Amino acid sequence: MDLMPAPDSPSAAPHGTTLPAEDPLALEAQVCFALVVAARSVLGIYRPILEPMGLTHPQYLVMLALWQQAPLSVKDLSSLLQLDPGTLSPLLKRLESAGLVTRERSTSDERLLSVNLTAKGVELRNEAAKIPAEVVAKLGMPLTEIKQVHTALLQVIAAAGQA
Amino acid sequence: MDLMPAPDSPSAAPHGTTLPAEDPLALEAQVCFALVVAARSVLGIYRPILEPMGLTHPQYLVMLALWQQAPLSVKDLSSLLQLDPGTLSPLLKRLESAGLVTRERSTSDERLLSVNLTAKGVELRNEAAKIPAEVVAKLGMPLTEIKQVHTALLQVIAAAGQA
DNA sequence: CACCAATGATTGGTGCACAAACCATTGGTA
DNA sequence: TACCAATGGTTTGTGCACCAATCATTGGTG
Repeated sequence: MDLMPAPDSPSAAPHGTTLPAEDPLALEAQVCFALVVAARSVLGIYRPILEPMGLTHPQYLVMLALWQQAPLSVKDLSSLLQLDPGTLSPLLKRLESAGLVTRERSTSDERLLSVNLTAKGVELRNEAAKIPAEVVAKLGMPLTEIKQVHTALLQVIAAAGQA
Repeated sequence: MDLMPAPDSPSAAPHGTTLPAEDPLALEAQVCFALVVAARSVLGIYRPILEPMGLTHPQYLVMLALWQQAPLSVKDLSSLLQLDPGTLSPLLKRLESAGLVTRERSTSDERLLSVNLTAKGVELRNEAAKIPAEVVAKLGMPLTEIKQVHTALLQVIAAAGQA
């Protein structure tokens, strides 16, 4: 038996859908909770797809950035991916030891680290090409809705960027 | 100077808005990227608000769950928050040493851990009451749009739950 | 009653994520 | 030219997040 009355009866909610959300501190009322859970859920879809390629999702994002444009400095990647340099530093070392990227100081400015793709790294793009469609298929949501979510999220990012 | 041509000219994009997204591997085309960045951005809004209360966002979510209903077992929290028990276990110990919750085995079933609020934990709810409004204000997005994002995210969660 | 598969939680390992401290290089400027 | 603030990365420390392995308790079943 369970420890508590019943997880699905906050007080007198009519049904599964959260209509009134009278309590601002109710878990179902938290947009950020939905945001975090959605992110984790979708990452969970990527995981088994990326794992055979030897990539985590953050690493995949770095590769996407480099496939679009290389070389890039840590600072470039940091601003493109909105990630802390302190996060990228070890991540890039792992990509290097996986043989996907090279890390060398820029000759013109020794402060900059020039991150570039290896042949193997370039090659991997062919395999990655099928990922987006695979994820969309697994998610099983109509493309129009996905697009809507995307633009909505961009608004959230823009709004949060102001604050 | 920079290492690369220019971060803002993938090839011939008209302007800031991403219209065609011809390349499925383009960073701007990745919904999951937007999802992850949005989540991180909004968490960044919560951080300075929660920090003076001594809470991280995951800890805040656990408190929200307990304020709605207590006691809860680790399993209950795990299913409510969609979090691994292995993640919750040390998190709950930190909440315990912060004096906000108690952790004791259930008397009826020694396998279950009964997580309950302390007086201090109950008390904290008063302070937390102002958080949602504060976050919404900082985000500066109209409430209707926020609601829309919320329902859209619930759809994503539901879709990802199938897969 | 004695075993045993299932359940619930903890532990250990890897990899983000962020903040703060630190370090090297650079490009002014006194 | 000799200093010095700014810039770009790395390191360290804390806290998720997930997985796999482990362990104790429980509730059947032979």
